[in-house]
Amino acid sequence: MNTKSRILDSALTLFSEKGYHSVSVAEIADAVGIKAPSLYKHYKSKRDIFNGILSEMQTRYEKQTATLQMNGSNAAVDADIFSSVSEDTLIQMGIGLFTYFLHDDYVCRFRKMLTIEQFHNAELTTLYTKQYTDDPLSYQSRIFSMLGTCGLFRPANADVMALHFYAPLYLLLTLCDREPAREPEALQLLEQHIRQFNQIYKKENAQ
Amino acid sequence: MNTKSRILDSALTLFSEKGYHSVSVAEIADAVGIKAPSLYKHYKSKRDIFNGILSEMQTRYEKQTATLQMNGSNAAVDADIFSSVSEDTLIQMGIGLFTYFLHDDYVCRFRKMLTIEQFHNAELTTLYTKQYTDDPLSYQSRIFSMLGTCGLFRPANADVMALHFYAPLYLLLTLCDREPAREPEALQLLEQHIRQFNQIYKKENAQ
DNA sequence: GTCTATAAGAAGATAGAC
DNA sequence: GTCTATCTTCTTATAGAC
Repeated sequence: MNTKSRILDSALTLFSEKGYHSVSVAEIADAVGIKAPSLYKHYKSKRDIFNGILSEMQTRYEKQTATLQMNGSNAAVDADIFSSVSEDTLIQMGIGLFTYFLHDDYVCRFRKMLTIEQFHNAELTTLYTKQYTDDPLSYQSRIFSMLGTCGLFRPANADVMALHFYAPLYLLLTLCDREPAREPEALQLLEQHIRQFNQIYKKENAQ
Repeated sequence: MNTKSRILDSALTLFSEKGYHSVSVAEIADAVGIKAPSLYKHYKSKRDIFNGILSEMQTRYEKQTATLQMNGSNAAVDADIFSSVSEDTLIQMGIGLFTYFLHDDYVCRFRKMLTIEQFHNAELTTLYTKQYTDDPLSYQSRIFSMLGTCGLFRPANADVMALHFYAPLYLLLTLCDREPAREPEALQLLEQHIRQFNQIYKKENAQ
């Protein structure tokens, strides 16, 4: 990895733990293994490093959702996928989303930074809401709406179902961001949650 | 309100929006209407102001939960209260908790500060988890456990029920902290959530 | 592209007058 | 208890040698 990327990476780590203002340029440089003034050959200011992180995250997120949305939004509603939605599939879907959010190094650090800076920076306010509220909810809502149409799930308000499915995942995610040691406990609760969710909403004859 | 309290109040407002490090002592003094050096007659350092906020919040929280827990933990399980749990009561309970968390000026600003500082300060990590994860979940779990024992609700894992009930409330709360303009939308979704929760878990004959 | 030296300013905190 | 003046340290950023 070149120096320019390493600066971005080290800065993100530091910003995500201590917040933008609590991190000095010297600290970033130190983490990279260079002196502070050298850093200005790659970025014209501290804010410029921050913007670099932001724009890289935007790119990554768009790429990631482009892949995800395909499964849920257009005509490619693969009947084979959804008709075979078993309890285990649903659990896998939830755990998969959860562990991706929690363990992807870049996603995780960026989420922490978003969390820390969300009230301070209007752009990050919007971004946080989009990435961790609106997008997951509308994605889940679309899925449950389809599953309802297919007759696999009881007819119910898909938005509320999405909230029921996603909100526990969100709460446990924020818990593990704070206290990583509690991940096993969170995973167990998550699995129980999805199992119970499935029992509640799934039509008996559909199982 | 005396100057010492006004300093605490102004500091909390600023810390909750920008974070501890992004706020200067001069800024706090300015908000109070005095000069920075005058502030040091009331607190010996910037950190001392922060600690003052923390200890006041601890006091308030303990007072608040002492009131709440009484309804849920001991022998004073008032059968009259719980036997009359209707859908409207449940909605009132959820909306009440939600609007208290969201509109109590001190609670709201302190939660924002917790949110911002949660990764930076070990004490606040613990405090956040306690106040917005463990305490509400165990409180709700105890209530649903009782309601199950009473035969009013279907037998189900009370911890998961608590998660189902509280997590959407938590997600919508963090949304409104970021974007207060979305409160009406959040309240509507919250009410739909509780209504559906009630339909799912409540025994038909108990209604 | 990295370094040392350094400027320019902001920040936390103190001294001492009133 | 509040002020002005000041100290010290930290921080962002630039200049210029190598």
